[in-house]
Amino acid sequence: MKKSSRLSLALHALVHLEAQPDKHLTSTALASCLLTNPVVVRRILGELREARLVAASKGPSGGWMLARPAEDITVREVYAAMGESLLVRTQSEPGDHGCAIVRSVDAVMKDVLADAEALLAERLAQLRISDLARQTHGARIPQLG
Amino acid sequence: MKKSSRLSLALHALVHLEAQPDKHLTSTALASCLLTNPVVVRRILGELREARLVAASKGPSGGWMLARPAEDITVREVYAAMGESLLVRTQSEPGDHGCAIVRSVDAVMKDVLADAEALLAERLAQLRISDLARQTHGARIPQLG
DNA sequence: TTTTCATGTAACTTTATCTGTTACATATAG
DNA sequence: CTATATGTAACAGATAAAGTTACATGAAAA
Repeated sequence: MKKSSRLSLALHALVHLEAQPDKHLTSTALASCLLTNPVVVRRILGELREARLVAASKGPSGGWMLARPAEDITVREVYAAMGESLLVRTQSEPGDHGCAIVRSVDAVMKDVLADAEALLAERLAQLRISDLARQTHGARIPQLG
Repeated sequence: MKKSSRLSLALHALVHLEAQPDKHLTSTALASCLLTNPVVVRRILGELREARLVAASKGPSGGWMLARPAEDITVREVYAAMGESLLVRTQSEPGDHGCAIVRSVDAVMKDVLADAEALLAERLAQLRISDLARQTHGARIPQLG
């Protein structure tokens, strides 16, 4: 894991959950699929849980499940739930704003990036977890131990 | 300075250069405008110099100038010159690609982000340094010492 | 030609952010 | 009760960006 691949991890986890709709998958099991740590899985799926995209249950035979059918979960929702921007923030520090040029550059770029993000969101709204899962068909989906 | 605000710094510097078309501005003078370090200015403007957007001259009365009129420099060119992506890379590590799900998620997201980036670039091509400068009119442009 | 002042870079330090890890509280099925 | 899962806090390590220092190089100006 290197870059900010949180969104990628989240999508990956969701597709794994989709692949086994009736099972609860534990953070540990998912972590071994995602080649990361159970705590990292909990952190990421925790955000998705707050957005009601997945549900967690504790105790023996507990774990994670999709809270809704994969057809009803768009990548846009996942993206929003992560509270992450796919667009780099170009804003300067608050302290720099004494300069009028900084303010106008920031303002213009903020507008442009807001537009771009809206377009991107629109595009992501067309993509569903089930689409990602379908994309994997033909390729083998590794079963969990 | 905190975030990856290199593009913001570059645009800010270019607008300062536009504001004083006949003067050479030194890295030190620009650094005090941008509230950063002369070396950082040289690093950033150095990339713009390679893209022929600005020119540098050494020695006394040397410094930086726009290589072309501000009307002929688009933000897209600046963006390209910085070799920076405004879009976050969602790709996983090469090692993770043993899993078919990772590969398909990455592939789909790569396509979506490439489309989004193309749209963004198109939009940035409409924006010129002179537009950013005009945006600052009415607000005072601080003169350099 | 010599001095002065600017860029051009390399190398290192500092800082911010993200991930990995450990530890433990909490809850729940059996 | 006990085993096993999530939920979090707290801290360590890795990475990348920015800040800093130092100095070589080159060009204008005296």
